[in-house]
Amino acid sequence: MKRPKVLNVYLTIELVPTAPFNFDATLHKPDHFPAADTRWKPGTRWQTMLWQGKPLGLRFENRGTVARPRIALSIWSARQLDPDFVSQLTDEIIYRYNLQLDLTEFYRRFKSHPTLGPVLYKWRGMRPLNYSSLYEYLIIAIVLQNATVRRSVSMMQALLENYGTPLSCDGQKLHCFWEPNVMDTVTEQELRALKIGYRAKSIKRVTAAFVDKDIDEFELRSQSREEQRQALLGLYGIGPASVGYILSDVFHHMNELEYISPWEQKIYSKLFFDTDPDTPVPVEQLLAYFNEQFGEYRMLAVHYFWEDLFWKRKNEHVEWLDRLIRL
DNA sequence: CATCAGGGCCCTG
DNA sequence: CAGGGCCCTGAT
Repeated sequence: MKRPKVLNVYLTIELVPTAPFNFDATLHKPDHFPAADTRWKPGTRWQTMLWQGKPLGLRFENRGTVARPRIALSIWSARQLDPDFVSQLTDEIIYRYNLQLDLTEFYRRFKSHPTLGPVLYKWRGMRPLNYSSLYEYLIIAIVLQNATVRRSVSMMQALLENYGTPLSCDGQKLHCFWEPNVMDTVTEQELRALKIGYRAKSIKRVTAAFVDKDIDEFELRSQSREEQRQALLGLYGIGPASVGYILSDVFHHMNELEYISPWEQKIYSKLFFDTDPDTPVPVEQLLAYFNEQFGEYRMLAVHYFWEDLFWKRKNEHVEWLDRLIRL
C-alpha cells in the first residue's frame, strides 16, 4: 500500500449556484455506488480531483439555503496554487457540478403535474451532474457493465488502489484517479489480475484513445449531441447504456433518454405503472410515456423520480427495490 | 456440485 | 437484428 500524499496547503473560495439549489440532493446521489475518491455527510462532500496534472482534495460545505445558496469550497494541494489555476479549476467545477443550471422553466411547466409536481417540491433545487472528468466517468461506466454493485465496488477499489494516488487532507484519506498516461503503461494481463475480467481490454482501449488524443472532452463540449454520441460509441467497450448516462450527466443533455436497460426497465415499470417486475412494461412504451409526459425535460424529470426513490431506499426501506438491486 | 444472471457490449452469421 | 461469449461472484 502506497503511503498517502499529504496535501497541507489549502484555500477556500465561495461558490454561488443559481437558486434554487439543493445542496445534499446535488452533492450526494444515493444511487451511485460508494467509491474511495469521495465521501459525503449531510452538508459536506469531499472529493478528490486530478486537474492539470495536480492531485487535489476538495471539500464542499453548505453555507446557504435552497433559496439563497452558498457553497464554501476548500481546495487542498501539495503546493501553493496560482490564481490562474484556481480560476480555471473553479470554472471546471461550476461546469461539472451544473451550478449554473436554470431550472425555472422546468419547474414552471411541471409544478402542477400530478406525479412530478410533488417530487419537484420535495427536491427543489436538485440537479443532475457528474463529479469526474469524462475519462474517469468512462472508467466507472465500464466497471458497471454486466456486474453486480458489490463487484463494481471491488473492481473500482482495486483500480484506485493500484493506479490512483492516495491523498491525505482535512483528516480524510481518499484516492485520486490516475492519469491516462499511467494506465497506458499497464498491461492487460496485469489488469486482469485485479479480477476485472474482459473489461481490462475496454479500459486499455479507452485509455489509449485519450493518450492518443483521439477524443478530447473539451472539444466535445462544443459539439452537438449527436456528434458526442458518435464519438462515444466509437470507443471500444462503450455502448448505448454508457453513452446515455454520459450524454445526460457529463454533457448535461436534459432530454437524453433513448435507451433503458433491463434493470431500469423493471424499476420504471413498478414506479410508473405499478406492474410486477417479472412482467415489465415494454421499453418502447416507457419511452413513449416519458416523451409524452415530459418532452424536452424527460431525462431531468426521470432523474427526480429516480433520486426520490433512492433517497427513500436510503432513509426508509423499499422492499420491492431491494429485490431488483442485487448487491 | 453445477448453473446462472448481473446497473453491457462486441462480434458473428 | 438475434444470439452467443465474455471475467468473475454470489445466489440458488
